Amino acid sequence: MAMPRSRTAAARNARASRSDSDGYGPRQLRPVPSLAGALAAQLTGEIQAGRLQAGDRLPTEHQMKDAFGVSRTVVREAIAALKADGLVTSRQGSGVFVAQDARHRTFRINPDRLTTNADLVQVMELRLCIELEAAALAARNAGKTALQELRRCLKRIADEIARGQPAVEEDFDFHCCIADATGNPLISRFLRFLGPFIIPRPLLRMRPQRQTQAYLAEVQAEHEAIYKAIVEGNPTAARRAMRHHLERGLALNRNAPQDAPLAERPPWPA
Amino acid sequence: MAMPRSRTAAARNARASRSDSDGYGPRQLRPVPSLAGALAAQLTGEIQAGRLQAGDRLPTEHQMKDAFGVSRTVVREAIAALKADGLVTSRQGSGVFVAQDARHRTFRINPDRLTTNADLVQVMELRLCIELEAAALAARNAGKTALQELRRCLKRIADEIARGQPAVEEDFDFHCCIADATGNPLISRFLRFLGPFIIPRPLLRMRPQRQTQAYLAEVQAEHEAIYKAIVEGNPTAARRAMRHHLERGLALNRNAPQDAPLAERPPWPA
DNA sequence: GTTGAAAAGTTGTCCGGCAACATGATAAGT
DNA sequence: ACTTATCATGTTGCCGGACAACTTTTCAAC
Repeated sequence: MAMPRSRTAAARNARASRSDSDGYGPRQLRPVPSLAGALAAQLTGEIQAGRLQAGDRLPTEHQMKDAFGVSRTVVREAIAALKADGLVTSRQGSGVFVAQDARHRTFRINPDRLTTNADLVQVMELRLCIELEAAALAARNAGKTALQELRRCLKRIADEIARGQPAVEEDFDFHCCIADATGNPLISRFLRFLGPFIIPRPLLRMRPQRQTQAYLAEVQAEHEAIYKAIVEGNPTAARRAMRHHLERGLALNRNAPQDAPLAERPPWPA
Repeated sequence: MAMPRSRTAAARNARASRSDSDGYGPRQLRPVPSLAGALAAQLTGEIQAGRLQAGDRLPTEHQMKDAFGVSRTVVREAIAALKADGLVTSRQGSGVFVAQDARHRTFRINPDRLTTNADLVQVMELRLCIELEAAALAARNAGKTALQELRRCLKRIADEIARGQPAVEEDFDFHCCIADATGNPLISRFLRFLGPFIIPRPLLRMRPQRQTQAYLAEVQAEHEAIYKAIVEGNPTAARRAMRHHLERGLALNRNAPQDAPLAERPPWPA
């Protein structure tokens, strides 16, 4: 392995400390952390830990450049990342300042931390919270076009099942349509945000399995029940139907070993 | 006003188009958009609109530099911002690629877009979704220490009210404690994320008002009811108590003019 | 056709410089 | 003494070039 030939000591050390002998293999999965990324992570940590408080001024770019032994370019890219997160705001000629409520500016779920069954249960519980009331709100607020859209979603699921497909994507679309029918775009956005964490991509490419046909039919019946309650404008019934629909999948995962890796989890539940 | 003396045409135009005559006044509130920020916004738009799809490669830094008439530094800072958002990932020697599910990587609420009463109702509805089930889950899962913590929160609120203070912060602490008692850290994090949008900073500095004393006592009684249901391990009762607690404040805002600015909204509701 | 090295292209980092802006100190004027 | 204008200094925003590290393509040798 070739050593870097001409570089400042700090930069060389920063690289050597992470890339000399970590056999990560393919770079796609574990991208090499860059100097800018490392610095951004460190600054983020300082803020999250509260050592830099709201309104505080960060060290100047020159000070950081010297302190970390990197170029000003790297410092600026790191700060650009923090600005994108809303953690800091910069004022030309004055400095960079920690934003108000910097600790909770964005809500993010780290997919890398989502490894065990217990982690998935947490996401599913959060989803359940949203969808229960979403169904109730939809029953209260859904307009004619929203109901038509729901009807269309149900038909698409039925068609897929008839073709022997698991209809994973169409299922989620139905749930998103309910969120849309609440008239609250925030709820729609949040459910779509949670989606990918509950439906990992491998599941989307799952081949149809004959033994799940009965299961899928049962699921579709639950969908119909939810739809019926929404059409009737009955929030309580909608909530109950949605709970019945989601709680069963949740129970499956709650009963499974909590530290089981996600690969061996039960089939798409809902 | 002095004209810039020597600069590339593109950069000069970019500046002139926004800063020549906009009398924003204090820069703290409306920070001047930077070139990097503008480019980042544009690229984000391309991705959100779906014109750049997952897995697609972005133009090279050199191409963007030429296309937008800015320096490579600006391009790199813009990309650094996108990387921080998880919208793209870069591979040295290869290029920058749009991430999977790039459209919903982070959940963020733009405070600037939160201007009317209708906007606030949306956030409150989202909060209600979470807190209903949080109360139910807390009733199911709360341990001894969590219950003690809840008790402590109630006492702190009572003390503040006795001192004639509105106890806004302590109130929210109580709600966060319930979220903590669910044992689901995701729910805790999300409620804390929503907090600042429901409790704007001016409210925290509100002076005590005598006429709200009776109101505060009533609110505290509702808190006690929620606490009682959780202690008894009764999820249904906890949900009902929480709904009663939150729904009233929500009703106040729903009945208020939907396009009313937030300044004239009803007092802290819950 | 396979292999291996060279070449070209791309991102990561460094450097120096200037413009734009903010802030405090200083000097001028009242 | 107080206000106002000016200047010096420090900071961020932007530019351009350079090289290192890495990836992909090309192409020659086998």
